[in-house]
Amino acid sequence: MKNKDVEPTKSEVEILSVLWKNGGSTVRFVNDELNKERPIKYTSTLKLMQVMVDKGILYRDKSKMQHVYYVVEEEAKTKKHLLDKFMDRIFDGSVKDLVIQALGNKKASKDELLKIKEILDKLE
Amino acid sequence: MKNKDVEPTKSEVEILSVLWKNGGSTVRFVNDELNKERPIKYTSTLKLMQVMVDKGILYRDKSKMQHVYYVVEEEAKTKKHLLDKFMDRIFDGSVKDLVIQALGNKKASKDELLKIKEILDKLE
DNA sequence: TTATACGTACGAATTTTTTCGTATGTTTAC
DNA sequence: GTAAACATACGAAAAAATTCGTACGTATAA
Repeated sequence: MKNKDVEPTKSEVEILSVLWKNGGSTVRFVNDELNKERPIKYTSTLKLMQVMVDKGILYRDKSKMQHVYYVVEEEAKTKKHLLDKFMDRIFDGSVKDLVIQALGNKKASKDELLKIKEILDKLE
Repeated sequence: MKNKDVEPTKSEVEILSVLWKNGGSTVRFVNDELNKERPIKYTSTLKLMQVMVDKGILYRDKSKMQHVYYVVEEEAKTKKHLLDKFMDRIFDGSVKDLVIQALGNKKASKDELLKIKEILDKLE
């Protein structure tokens, strides 16, 4: 079962996040990471990841006893997709509104601001 | 029942979006708006909005037969909160990563880019 | 060899979210 | 006045998402 273009659920995003940061991982590793945030049983994490394989979000290497899971879609592409959806829903698709809100929200470092400026200049 | 700090569900955000754009509205109006996007029965919208009142997300003026619903929290505050959560989940809390992704995503107009630049300058 | 630890498979219970039917009351147009 | 249209109340079905128990297999250390 492969259903593209379906948005990952919240729990699924949590798992993606672990995989984005650490690359291909075992259920054990992912579960340990999740448990730094909140209690969740090993088999729950396992099940989630298996479901994600079904959905085509992850694939896994079953060659070893401990299966290793990888994200299928490129990280940037998934994030872009999620961001677009979010921007549509909350900011009516307005990049400007989103960015301005983001810049106002938390202090970005000088370095970060510079990087953002660079991008801006390139766009013009 | 008032539970602050709980994130609105997806359906709830849809409704918030209508209220943000149009101000205080009746169920009838909101339902019509939602139906421009997808089919949903009047009583479903009604129920959702009633639940949102319970949760303290909306309040309503019951003085007329057609109740009028308003958002409780200031629009900007809610959006900020949602954006923060989203940024944490997807971009590990990095304003820079979010903004850069956003700028790369869709073309913003020259006008919008200028506005963003203004904000940037003020921040420095 | 055997007990303990650790792995996957997977159905199903639980919880959350969404949707709607039915009851019932009010307004409006004739 | 009365039928049709339209309103809210609210329980509960349906759907979606999350959590977990149990069964069972494999590695490992004593």
